[in-house]
Amino acid sequence: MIPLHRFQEFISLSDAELDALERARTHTVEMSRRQSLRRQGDPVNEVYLLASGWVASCVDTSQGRRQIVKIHLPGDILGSPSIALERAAETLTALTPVKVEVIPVEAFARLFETVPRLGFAMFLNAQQERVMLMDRVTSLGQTQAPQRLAALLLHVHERLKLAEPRVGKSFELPLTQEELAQATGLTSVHINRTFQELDRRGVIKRNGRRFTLLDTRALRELASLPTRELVRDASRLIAGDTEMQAAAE
Amino acid sequence: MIPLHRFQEFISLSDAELDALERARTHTVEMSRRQSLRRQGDPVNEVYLLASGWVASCVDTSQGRRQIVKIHLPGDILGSPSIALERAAETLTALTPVKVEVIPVEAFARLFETVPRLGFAMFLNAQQERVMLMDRVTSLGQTQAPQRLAALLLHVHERLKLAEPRVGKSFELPLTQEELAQATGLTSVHINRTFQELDRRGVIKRNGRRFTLLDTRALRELASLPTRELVRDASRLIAGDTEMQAAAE
DNA sequence: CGGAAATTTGAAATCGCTCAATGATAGTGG
DNA sequence: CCACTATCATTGAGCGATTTCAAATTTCCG
Repeated sequence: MIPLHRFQEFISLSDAELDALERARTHTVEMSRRQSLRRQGDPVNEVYLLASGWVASCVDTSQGRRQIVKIHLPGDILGSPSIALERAAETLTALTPVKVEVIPVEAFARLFETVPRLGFAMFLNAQQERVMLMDRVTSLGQTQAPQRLAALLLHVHERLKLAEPRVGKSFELPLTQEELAQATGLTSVHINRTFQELDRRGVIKRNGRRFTLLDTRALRELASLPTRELVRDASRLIAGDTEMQAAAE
Repeated sequence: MIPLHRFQEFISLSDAELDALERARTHTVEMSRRQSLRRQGDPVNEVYLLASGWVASCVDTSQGRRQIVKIHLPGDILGSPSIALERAAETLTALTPVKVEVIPVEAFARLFETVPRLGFAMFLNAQQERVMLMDRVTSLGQTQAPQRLAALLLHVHERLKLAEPRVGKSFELPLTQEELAQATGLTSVHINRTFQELDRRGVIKRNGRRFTLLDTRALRELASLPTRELVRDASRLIAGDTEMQAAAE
């Protein structure tokens, strides 16, 4: 029921290890679009596991502008960047109706001691998130509107395919143009014009918020970011299955 | 000799735990400015601990543009974002002459099992890096040149003070304006003009590559990013000292 | 069906870029 | 120690991408 695939992208975990994660969760929360799970500046007592729906991590500036730093899909851990902060770094806002599993930070931290391999899996996960952020920084810093939009569409599509391999070239993107603007560092007006340009170039087709990637190759070239290939199996990095007690020492 | 303060920002580690980290390292490498420790696309066999000097993490686009995604100071772990990738995500280039400790990824990964508290410390470290990247994304996406430059100066100054508390309002920034441009997503020409504007406004003073932050408050307000307060002590999150064996179970 | 939210369009203003040239600085070898 | 060279910083002018502001249309939802 709870999507746990994100933890096993690199190393496969035993049922006992996955169980420990499920036991750390205390309850489930449901929210509708636009509601915030937690606001920037709030105390950090929990992290969250996104069970269903989409969530945005947002950073607000003192000028009243908002940056969407990450679009979360089911299976993502939410809120963990703030775990070492006194007050939450990001606001977590639902982009669609969502279901979220709540995990107290203490229980979360304990997993590192009781289930070290899960800890390592979460470490790898965090590093992967860093790479995505690095690519985001590069996209914002070094490329123009069409490139940024291409990169965002490809990125979301890529991640959707990971969770549901049968997703084709077409998918629903439940963000307004205003939200896409907040994610790409552009204005909604310019997002709109850039979509029309991508339409005209024939690389995408739009129908409301449903997008069809007509020419993925061209999009990838346009985005001009390197493609990242995840290690298929990081087991070589860490001792097998559940016998880590033996390996320790 | 090796700066280990970055690992103890949140939880204090025993000598045994810190020792384990030192034992993971195989050798030391020295490089001069402009040399690369590792290129984007290289196989990922090692991570690095920066012993002295400054290093830039760079992401190159297929258009031949380069984004500096992180400016590393002594004590930083270098290259860890790529640990879950087949090929390195970033190029690591020396900004000054540097000394680097080399740690094979296998030895690094093993630390999570043999020294879980150190693993947790590195996890917290990774989350902290994510927050910095999120702020970077926000800076690039939502603010203009003077703000971005202010944010960068404050950020570097802040981190310098962590390592050496006796650093005053003045510090050396060993980056060319071209490199600052690559870090802020601007051009070197515009960096130059923006520095002059900040000079004129009286918030900074420049002398070659030495910068004096004349009005930190104004700079902070200009940067318009939230200030992040680290937890003083994350020990509440994880079992005390070295007796994690007892706590596990 | 009606109203709010979202998308689309137009025109003018602005920020930052490009290109190109000039000055300054630092390192190097004679 | 100086001339030489390369790199870096600075300046000017014109151009282009994106923003801003404002209004018109369309879509969504109750």
